Amino acid sequence: MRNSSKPVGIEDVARRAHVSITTVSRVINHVPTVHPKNIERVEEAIAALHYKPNVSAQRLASGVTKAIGLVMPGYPGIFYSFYAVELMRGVGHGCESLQLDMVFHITNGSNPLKSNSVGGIVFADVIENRNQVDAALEAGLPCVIVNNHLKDVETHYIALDNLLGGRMAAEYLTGLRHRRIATITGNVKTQAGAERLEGFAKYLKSKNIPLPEQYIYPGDYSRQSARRAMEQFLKLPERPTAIFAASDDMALEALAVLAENGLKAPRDISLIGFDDNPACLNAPVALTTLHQPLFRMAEEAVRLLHSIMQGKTKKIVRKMIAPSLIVRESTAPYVPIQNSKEGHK
Amino acid sequence: MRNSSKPVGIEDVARRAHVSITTVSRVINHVPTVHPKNIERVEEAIAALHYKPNVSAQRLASGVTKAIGLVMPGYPGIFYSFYAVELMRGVGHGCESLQLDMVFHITNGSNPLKSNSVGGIVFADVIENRNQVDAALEAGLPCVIVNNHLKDVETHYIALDNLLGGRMAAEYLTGLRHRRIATITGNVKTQAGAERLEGFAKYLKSKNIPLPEQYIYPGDYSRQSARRAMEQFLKLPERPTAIFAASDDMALEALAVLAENGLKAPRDISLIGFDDNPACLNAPVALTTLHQPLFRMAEEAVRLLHSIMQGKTKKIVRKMIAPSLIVRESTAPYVPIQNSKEGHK
DNA sequence: TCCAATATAACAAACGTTTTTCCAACACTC
DNA sequence: GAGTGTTGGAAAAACGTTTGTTATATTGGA
Repeated sequence: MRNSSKPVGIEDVARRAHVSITTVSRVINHVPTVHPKNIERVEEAIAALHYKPNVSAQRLASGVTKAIGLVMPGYPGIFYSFYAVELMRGVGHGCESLQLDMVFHITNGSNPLKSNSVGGIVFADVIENRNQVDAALEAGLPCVIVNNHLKDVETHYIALDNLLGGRMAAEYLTGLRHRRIATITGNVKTQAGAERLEGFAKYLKSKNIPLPEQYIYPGDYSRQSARRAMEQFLKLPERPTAIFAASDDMALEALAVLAENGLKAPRDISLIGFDDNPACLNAPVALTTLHQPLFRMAEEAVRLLHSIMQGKTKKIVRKMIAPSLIVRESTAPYVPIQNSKEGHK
Repeated sequence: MRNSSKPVGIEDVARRAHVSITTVSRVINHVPTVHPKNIERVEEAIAALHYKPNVSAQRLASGVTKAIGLVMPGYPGIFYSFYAVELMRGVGHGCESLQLDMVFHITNGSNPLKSNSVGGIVFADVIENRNQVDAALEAGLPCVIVNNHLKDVETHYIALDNLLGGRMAAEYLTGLRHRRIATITGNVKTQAGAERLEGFAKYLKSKNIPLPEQYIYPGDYSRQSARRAMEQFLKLPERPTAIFAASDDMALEALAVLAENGLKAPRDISLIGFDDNPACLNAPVALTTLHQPLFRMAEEAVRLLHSIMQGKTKKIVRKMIAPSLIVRESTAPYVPIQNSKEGHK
């Protein structure tokens, strides 16, 4: 079945199409100055011979590499979460539409930078692999960071506007006339966690809505921390009427604690999450949340990188993406207490 | 900071080390016939000049491609599950240790095969992208399939022995003296689902333990199907004393249904899952299950592929990997009914 | 001292493209 | 009909390595 001899090369195509090698190359690279008749001939020959250009030769001759790297933190890290998956899918999709190869690299700690087989790198969720970013920049490789931004590194990024997200949560809940709003923060040592809290708190302050100390529970994205937070909130003499959890995962646990105490969202307490984690779709109460468009962000990162690689983008691009509010069932307008247990519908 | 001129090449290294280009190449490729002194010199020069070989040129000249492809089914598919993640991590780790680049490709349906930029392909969870496998084989690319096997395709695979897995579940439960054992099957249209059931049923039959129709609930890996299964089982006059769920996810739902009915595993019913899904680690009752060593399987697939690419492996390798039994809390020996509610400890 | 044998190293020819340079052919214009 | 553009194609020079072949030291034995 398989012809054991040499693979077909550009020369074979040229011979069969009765044109020169140059012309074949031009057809492949869509150079406009080729006679239509010749284009047709060449394409026929390519199809007939099952010709595939040798990528290495193309790269070597042209100096252009049609591949990008994607580096992600490995386990233990964000890798197990839906973040990773969405980001990967987005990058994959972007590469697909741009006809780029995607070489994938999982960071195990402080691994050396990969060889020069890519024309640029997308870094997803940079945390402590910033030395890798530095190395890549040093090597002259274009880099785009997605879903995170390093304050002190001079490079492009596409990041979620967590500050705005926190603010949106606060805005939405106050718009529902809630005035006693508590929050279970994410790990405030992470930028995302800190910013979500900051945006949230600042908005309340600007509206003169008090945010007492005991309404801020310093969580860490873990279920356990959400549980402790809820237990604290429920013990309070002035129970909050709404809660902003900095992740859907924590919101889910909050929902569970509520249920264990015979309470229900949104009847007793409104609850808003963050992330729009698909794993939370089958929660007992559908979660109102702030959606992170990770897929689109990743895709855009690839587009940006490609444009940089082509020299089309010169200036540093730093883009903040707004989360979007997804209103589902876990939030409702504040209803003043009626002395009875009866809830409004 | 950056020197704008040409990147350093092998020639620059040779000049600085006062040796020929050939010698430098030999040092890079660890050819043994180089004088130690020269090795040292060359390495010094490489380090001093920050020389990185041009991968494209290496590939072109040597004809060897130090990169493999990983193709995975895209969404909607297995991509969101831990399967994908474990498999990817395994492949990533294998590539790392073998110094291979890994170019990643998410299949969106019937996409054409990627260019010839890889020396071989690992297919993860092949379902209906078998035309891609065929295309790759046709193109002369070595292929290894992991976590699945296509009966009618002549290629290598590393697959989980689901038949054995089902059998192990049955063996373990009967070893605990259970005699009324039910199963919630996976989707029996998938090979895995069918085989898990088959192995399970065959073992019981061989031991003359009855497996009545109503003890086999045809699930589909979904939570809902597990719920329906449990509702059916609990209504039975002769309730099963043990249940084999073909996935941890379904087992988890079964646990929930049990709890809703005031029952508990393993006190009232023993429950064994399949997969060892890390997402189920924080279940209320730790799940006894059959572990799939996906990570190791993927790693091994890469090793195998590499060996094929080097011409070291000629014959077709088809390997079945045994799952391993992980005993946790959800199973216990069968205790004859005592007329009272008191359970044994 | 000379020769054979054995380590090392150098030369030069691939590897399969892209791309620059140059030339021919053709169509205009005056 | 000569001059001037314009268009399309051919020849050949890169691109940065690897590698088969040939040359040069170096060593040991006679």
